[in-house]
Amino acid sequence: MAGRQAFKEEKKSRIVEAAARVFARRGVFGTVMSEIAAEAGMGKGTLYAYFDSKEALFFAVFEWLAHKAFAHVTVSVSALGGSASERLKALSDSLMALWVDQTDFFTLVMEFWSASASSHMRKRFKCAFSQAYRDFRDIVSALIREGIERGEFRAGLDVESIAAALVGTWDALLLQSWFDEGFDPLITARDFLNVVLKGMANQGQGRIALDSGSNA
Amino acid sequence: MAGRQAFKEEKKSRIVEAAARVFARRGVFGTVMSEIAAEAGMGKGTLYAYFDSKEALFFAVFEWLAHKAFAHVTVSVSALGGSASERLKALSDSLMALWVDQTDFFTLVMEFWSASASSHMRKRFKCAFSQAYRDFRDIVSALIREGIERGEFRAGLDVESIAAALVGTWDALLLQSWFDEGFDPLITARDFLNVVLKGMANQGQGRIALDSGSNA
Amino acid sequence: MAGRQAFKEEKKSRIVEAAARVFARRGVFGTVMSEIAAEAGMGKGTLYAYFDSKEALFFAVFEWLAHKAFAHVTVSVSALGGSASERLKALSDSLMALWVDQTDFFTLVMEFWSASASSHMRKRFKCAFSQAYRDFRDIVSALIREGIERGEFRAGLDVESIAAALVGTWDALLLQSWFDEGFDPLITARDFLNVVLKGMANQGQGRIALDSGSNA
Amino acid sequence: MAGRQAFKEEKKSRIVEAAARVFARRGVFGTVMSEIAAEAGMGKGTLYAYFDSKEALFFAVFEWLAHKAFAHVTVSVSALGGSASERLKALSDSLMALWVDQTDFFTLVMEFWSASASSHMRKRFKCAFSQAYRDFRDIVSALIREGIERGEFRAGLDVESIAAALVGTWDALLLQSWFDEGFDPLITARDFLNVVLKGMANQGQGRIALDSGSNA
DNA sequence: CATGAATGAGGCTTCATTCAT
DNA sequence: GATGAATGAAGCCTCATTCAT
Repeated sequence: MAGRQAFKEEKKSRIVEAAARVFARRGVFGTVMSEIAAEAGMGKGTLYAYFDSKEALFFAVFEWLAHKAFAHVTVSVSALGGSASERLKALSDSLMALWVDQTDFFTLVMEFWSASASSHMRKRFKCAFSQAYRDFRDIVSALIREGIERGEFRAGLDVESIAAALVGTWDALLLQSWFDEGFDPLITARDFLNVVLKGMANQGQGRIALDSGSNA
Repeated sequence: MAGRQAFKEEKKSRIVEAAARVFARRGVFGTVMSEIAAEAGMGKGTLYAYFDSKEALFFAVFEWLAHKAFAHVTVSVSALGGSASERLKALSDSLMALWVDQTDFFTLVMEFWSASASSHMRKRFKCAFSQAYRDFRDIVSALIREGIERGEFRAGLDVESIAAALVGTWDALLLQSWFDEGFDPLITARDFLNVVLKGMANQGQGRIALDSGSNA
Repeated sequence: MAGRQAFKEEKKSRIVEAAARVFARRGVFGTVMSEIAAEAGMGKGTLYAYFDSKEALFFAVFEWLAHKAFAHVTVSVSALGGSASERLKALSDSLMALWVDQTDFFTLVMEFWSASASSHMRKRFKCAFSQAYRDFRDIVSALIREGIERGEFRAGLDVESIAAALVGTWDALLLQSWFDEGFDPLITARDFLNVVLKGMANQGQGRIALDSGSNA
Repeated sequence: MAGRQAFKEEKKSRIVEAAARVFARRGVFGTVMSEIAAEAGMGKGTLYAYFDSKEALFFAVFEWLAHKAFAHVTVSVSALGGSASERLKALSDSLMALWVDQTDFFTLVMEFWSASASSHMRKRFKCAFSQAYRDFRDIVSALIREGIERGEFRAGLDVESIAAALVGTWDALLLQSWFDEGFDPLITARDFLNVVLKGMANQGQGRIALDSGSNA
C-alpha cells in the first residue's frame, strides 16, 4: 500500500522531470503532450492519470524547479560559516554555479516569467513567484542584518532594498549570460558583489575586514 | 510616391502599436490575429500585406519596443549634466519611471524573454537581445569610466561587470515589482544605487562627493 | 449588405440540412464534424463560423425539423375544410405521409428524444419538446372542441387527454413502423382513428354522420 | 460447479443492473465504463470478464429491461379476470404505474430507441424491438379478439391496427410525461381508453357493458 | 479471478494563413 | 488595396480496452 503510493510519486517525478526537459527546449506552447510522454517513456494518456492538463503539469514543473532552487539556496547558506560577506559571496557563487551548469533549465524560468504575464494561470504564477522572491529576499536580508549586527556592515542600510536588488542581480546576470555566450555571470557577480560589499562596509571597522588588515 | 511610402509606414506603425497592446494583454500565444486587426481598426487580411506572419509581427513589436526604450535611455543620459553619480541616479530614476508607468508593457518584455528561449525565432531574438544589452551596458560603462576619469570613482573597478550588473538590477527590480504589487522599484533602485555608488567611490574624495559636503 | 445577410442564412441552412442527413444516418455521437463538412461541401472549420459547437448544430437541426413539422401540420389543418372528423382524418393522413416519405429523418426524432434524456442539453431539449407537444396538442384539442360545438362529438369528452393520446399515437405508430418494415402506419392510423372517432361520436346524431345515413 | 455457474450469473445481473442505472442517468455515450464498475462495486477490468464490450453490456441491459417489462405485462394480464374491457383498463393502469414509478428507467427506453436508429448494433436493436412490439401487440390483440368473441366489441374491428395503436399510445403518453412534469399519463391513458372502448363497443350490448348497468 | 494502470486511436475545436471579391 | 469567409493542419484530451500482477 505504502509502496504503491511511493510508486505513484516516483512516477509523477519522472513525468515532471521529462516535462521540464521538453518545456525547456520547446517552450510551453511549442511543447506537445506526446513529446513529453515519449520523453518520459510512456503513453500520452498516462500523463493525464497524473496531471489534469498540460497547464497543471507545467505548474508542477514550476513548483518542482522552485523547490529545487530554494533547497539549493538554503543548503548553500546554512552550510557555510564565516562572515556575512563571505557567506554572501558563497551564496552568489553557489547560485551562479547552479545555473551555469544548467543553462537549459534557465529557459524554464523565462517560460515561467512569461506564463506569469499572460497565461491563464497568471494569478497562480504571480502568487507563487511573489512568494518565492519574498522567501529568497528574506534569506539575503537575514544575512545582511547579521552583517550589520556583527559590525561588518554599516547600520542604517536599506536592507530590504539591497536584498531585493541582489536577488534581482543574480537573476539578471543569468539572463544576460543566456543571451550572450561570452558573458561570464559567475565572475561578473563576484566583481559586482565586491563593490556592493564595499558600499555596505562599516567605514571604521568594516574596511579593516574587507581590506583584510591593510592599515594600522 | 513619397507620400505613398509614408502612408504605408504610418499604417505599419499603427499595426505594430496595436499588436503591442494585444500581445501585452494576452501573450503571444493567447493573441489571435483577428484581435490585433480589430485593435488596429482594420481587416485581418490587411495585416498580411504589411507583415509576413504573426511571428514577424511579434518581432517587429520587439524591435519597436527595444528602439523606444533605447531612445529613452539615450535621451535621459544625454539630457542631464552633473557628476557621473548624478547621471547614474538620473538614469536609474528615469528608467524605473518609464516602466512603472507602463507595467502593461513590461509583460511584453517577458514575452520576448520567453520567445528568446523557445520560439522558432530564438536565434533572432537572442541576437537582438544580446545586442540591446550590450548597447545598454556600453552606455552605463561609459558613465562609470567617466566617473573614474573625473576621480569620482576608484580606478581599478571592474567596469564591465558593474555595468552589466546595474543593467540587470533594473530589469530585475521591475520584474519583482511585476510579481509584487507592494514593491516599489523606484525607491529600491535608488537605495541600492547609493550603496553601489559608495562601493565605487574614490576613498579620499568620493566620500565627500557622495555625502555632499557633510564633513565632520 | 442585405444580400450578405441572406447569403449567410442560406449557408446556415445548407449546413443544417447536411447535418440533419448525417445525424440521421449516424446518430449524434456517431457523427463526426468532418463528415458534416464534407456533406455540406465545405471545410470543417467553416462549420464553426456558423455554429459554436457540435451540440449547437445538433440543436439547430432539432429546431429546423420541429419548425418544418409544425409548419406541415398547420398547413394541413388550415388547408382543409369539412367536418372535424374529416379534418382529423386529413391531419392523420398528412402526418403519416410526411414521415413515411422520410423514414430516414424519423431517426432524427429518436436522437432528439435520446438527447432530451441524457445530453448536456437535456434541459433545452426537454423544454423545446415540451413546448412542441403542447402546441401540437393544442391544435388537436381545438379540432376536437370544434367537433363538440358542431355536435359531431359528445360533450363531456376529456378533450385534453384525447388530444394528447392522438398526438402520441401518431408518434408511436411511426416508431413501430421504423422497427418493422412490414408495418403500415398510414393504414393503421386510419383504422384506429375511425375507432376513436366512433368513440367520440355524439350518440344521437353522431352515429348518423359516421355511419353516413345507414339507419332511419 | 453449478454453484459456480449461479455465482457468475448473479454477478452478471449485478453488473447489468448497475449499468442500467448509469446508462439511465448519463446516456450511453455519457457513460464511462469505470462508473459502471464503481456502481457495481467492482473493478473496471472485471466487467470485461462478463461482457465483451460496452455495446454488448448495453444490449444486455436492453434485454434485461425488455424481459422485465414483458414479464410485468403478462403478469398483469393473466392475473386479472373480468371483461376484456376491464382487463384492458387494468393493463393500461398497470403499465402506466410501472413506468411512472421509474421515470429514470424510461430514459433507458429512449436510449434504446436512439441506439436502434444509429448504433453499430442498429440491426440487433431493431430486430429485438420489432419482436418486443410484436409480442406486446399480440397480447393486446388477443384481449381485443376475446372481447369480440364475448360480444363486448363489435365484430369487424381492425384488431391489429387497434392493438398497435394502443401499444403506441402507452409509449407516447409516457414520453409526453417525460417532457412535461405536469402531465399525468395514468389519467390520460384512462380517459383515452374509455373513448377507444366506446369506439369498439358492440352497439346493442356494448353500451350496456361499458356504462355498467346504468340504464335509463 | 479481480484489478486498475497503461495505452493510443480518434474527435472536437482553434486559428494562422490564403484568396476571391 | 482591403477585406473577411474559408480552410485544414494540428493539439489537447477522453476513454474503451488490454494485461501484468
